[in-house]
Amino acid sequence: MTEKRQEKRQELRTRLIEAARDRIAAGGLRGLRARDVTADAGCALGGLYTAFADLNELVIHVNSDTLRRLGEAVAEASAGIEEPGTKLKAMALAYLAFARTHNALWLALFDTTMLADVEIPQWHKDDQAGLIDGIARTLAAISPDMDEDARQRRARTLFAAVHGIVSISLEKRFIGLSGDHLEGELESFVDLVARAPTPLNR
Amino acid sequence: MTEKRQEKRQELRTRLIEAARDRIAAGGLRGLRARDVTADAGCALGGLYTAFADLNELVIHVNSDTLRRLGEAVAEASAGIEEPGTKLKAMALAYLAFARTHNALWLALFDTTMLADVEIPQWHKDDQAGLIDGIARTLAAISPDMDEDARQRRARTLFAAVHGIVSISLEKRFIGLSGDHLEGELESFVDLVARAPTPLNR
DNA sequence: AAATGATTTGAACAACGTTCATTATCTGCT
DNA sequence: AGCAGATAATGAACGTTGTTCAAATCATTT
Repeated sequence: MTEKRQEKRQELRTRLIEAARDRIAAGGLRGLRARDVTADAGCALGGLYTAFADLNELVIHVNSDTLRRLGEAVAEASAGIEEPGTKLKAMALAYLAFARTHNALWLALFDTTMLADVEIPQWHKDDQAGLIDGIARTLAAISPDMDEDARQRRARTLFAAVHGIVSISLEKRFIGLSGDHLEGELESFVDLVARAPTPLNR
Repeated sequence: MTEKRQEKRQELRTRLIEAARDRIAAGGLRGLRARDVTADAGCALGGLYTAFADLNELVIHVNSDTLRRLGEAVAEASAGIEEPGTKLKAMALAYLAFARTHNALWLALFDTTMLADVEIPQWHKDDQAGLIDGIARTLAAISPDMDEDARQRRARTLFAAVHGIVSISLEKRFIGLSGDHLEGELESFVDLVARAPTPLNR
């Protein structure tokens, strides 16, 4: 029975990921301490390094979990909406809502400092691709004649732009749109980009 | 003569800021060490804490310097261009170029982890406002009948969206637009938003 | 039950930001 | 110029951090 070994190991990993997630959610990525996480997960300090190579690797797993939840939230909020423009707006608003509700976890997704030199595994990039594909598929309903490459580019542009608006606005250190008009601005902005002709310019 | 004191103090401050800037540019905000900075600036470790309250406060000063340089780069690249649309595109491309050339310093501007709990001083926010005002003034040439509030909002939306596109694309950890199409996509995107009717929606 | 191999443990380590008693320096007054 | 009082610079020391690794513990097989 080498199964019990694997089970125990996987159990520890998920316990650590959950503990890290809760700690990040409560105190930000900055406040994440190896000693706190291991205490919460009920293992010794060194146990973290038997389950993961690094604190960074643990954070990447938390981020992947967050990305999955974010994808689900966006998908749920826009499920059952046929009109593509309305659907895209619902997706953008769901993105904003998630960033607000799970702010620390969402911030950790884009933190550059802590994960600077780490190579991001492929399965995490796949999770990201899922988000973009959802946008691309909805765009296809608006402009069926757009070729696949252009659609992918447009989807990425739209995602990045929405992310920028949400990102700068929620950041207290930087001057962005005020909270009151944010939803409205976001909606009309998505409308504008989604309905833009193909190709965008000229 | 209490001047000599003030001079020496200010000299040390600028030496520390320059040293910190070079260190961040070379090794990222993550690689910034109090001992390295003070060694480069030619003072003792404790000297940093006579000139600044914190390493964070030093970073804020570096960031303000970076923001000023960024503003200058954008202003220079778009100076003398009368046609507002072309001007805005030039500004966006200059923003992208700056983010590429001074990547680590630009990243430090938006780093959330290191400066999480620090209150950002007003003079730094003023530097930020300058950037937005430049965009708002150019927008005024495109839509003279837009009222001031709407123009400010549009300027912030445009800045944030461009920032998002640049940000996500330059981040290797996240899937963004590929480097080849980036300039082109950015140009047509700015065109689209800048020429959008007032108000954006409906 | 004993032996063997894998895993968990937590004390120890190096590196970090920050502090503070000590030392050095400058300023204003005689 | 010389001295006293304030002011600033110094770097050893402190508390915390992520990470390591010899020792202890546990699981599996003989």
